[in-house]
Amino acid sequence: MNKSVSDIIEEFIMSSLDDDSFIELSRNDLAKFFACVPSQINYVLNTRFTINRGFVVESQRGGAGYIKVSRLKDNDDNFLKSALDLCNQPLNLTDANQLINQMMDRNLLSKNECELIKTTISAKALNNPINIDNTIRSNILKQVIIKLMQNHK
Amino acid sequence: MNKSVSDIIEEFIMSSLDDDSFIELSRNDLAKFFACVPSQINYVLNTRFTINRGFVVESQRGGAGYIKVSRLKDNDDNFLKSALDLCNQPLNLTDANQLINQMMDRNLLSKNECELIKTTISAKALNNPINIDNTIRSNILKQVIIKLMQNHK
DNA sequence: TAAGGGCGAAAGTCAAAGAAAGTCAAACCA
DNA sequence: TGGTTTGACTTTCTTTGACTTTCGCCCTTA
Repeated sequence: MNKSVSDIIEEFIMSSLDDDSFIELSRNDLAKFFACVPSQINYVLNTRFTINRGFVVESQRGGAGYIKVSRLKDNDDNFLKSALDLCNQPLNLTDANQLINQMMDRNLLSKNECELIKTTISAKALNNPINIDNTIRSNILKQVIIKLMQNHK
Repeated sequence: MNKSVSDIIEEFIMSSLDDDSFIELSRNDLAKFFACVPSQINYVLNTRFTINRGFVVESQRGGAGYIKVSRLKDNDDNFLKSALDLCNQPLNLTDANQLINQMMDRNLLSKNECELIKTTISAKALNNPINIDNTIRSNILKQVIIKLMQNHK
C-alpha cells in the first residue's frame, strides 16, 4: 500500500508511544524532519490521535512550546463501562470502528474477532432501507460489550 | 472473439490475482495504462469482480487512495457458497444460529467467535422499531461469510 | 527593582488547492 | 437492445500556506 505522508507521521508517533505512555515533540522539528508544513502535524494529530482512538494531545505555544501526546490507560472495567455508555447513542461507522479497535488494543478482542465484529456493523451489513443504521450499530455493539463484560469476570 | 477494452482490463486484473489473493491498484494509473477513462475501471469492477463471482473490492479516496481487489477462498465443499445463498433471504434467529453453529463445526469460527457473532444477530442487538430484523440478520451474516471467504491462509 | 511593553519563537486555525476514487446518465456499438 | 464507453460532476482525504494566538524573555522606565 502506498502510504501518505500523514500515514508515515502517524506511524512514527505511534512507535514512539510503544515504550512510554506519552511523548513530547516539537511541531516544527517534526515538520522539518518529514519535510512537510507544520500544520500537517496538526492534521495528523486531529485525525489520528483523537480521544476516540484513546489518545490525548496537550500543547503549549510560544518559546519552549511543545506538543505532548499521551496514550490513555485505564482499567478494562472502566473502559467497558464507558464504552457501554457510548452505545446509548447512535454511533456512526467511524466511531464504532474506533471503539472496536480499542477493544482489540486492550486484548478484549483478538485481531480476528475485531475484524468480524467490524464486519457485522459495516455499512454493507446494515444496509437497510430506513436510515436507522447508527441505532442498530450501537445496539449490536452494546450486546457485544455486555458479552465481553461477562467473559471478563 | 473480439475483446472489448473491459475484457482486456478484466484479464489483466485476473492474472494479477493468479499469484496473490489480492492486489492493490491505482484507478488512474490503470486507466492511463489502458488508455481509457477512469470510470471504466469502475465499470469493469462492478460488472466482473462481484461477490457472485467470488471477489470483494475495497477502496479509499483522496491522496494515497487505492483500490483493493480480493479473490474469495473457494472452499472445497462449497459450504460457504451455499451459506451465502441462504443469506439472500431473511433469516430468523433459530436458522441463523444454526448456520453459525455449522460454521463452528467446520472450524471456520472458534467457539468464542461463534458466540460473538450470535450476539450481534440476537434479538436484543437487532431490537428495532420496524420489523425487518430477519433481513438485517441475513445481511450481517452475509458479510461475515464473505469475510470468512476472504481469510486466505 | 518591579511592572509593563515589545519581540520573536512556538503552536493553532481555517479554508483553498490538490489528489485520488465514486456516480450516473448519455452516447455509442455489435 | 443490452453491454460498453465516455465525461461531467461529486465525495473523500491530504497537503499547503496565510494569518492568528500564546508564551517566555529581555529591555525599558518609574
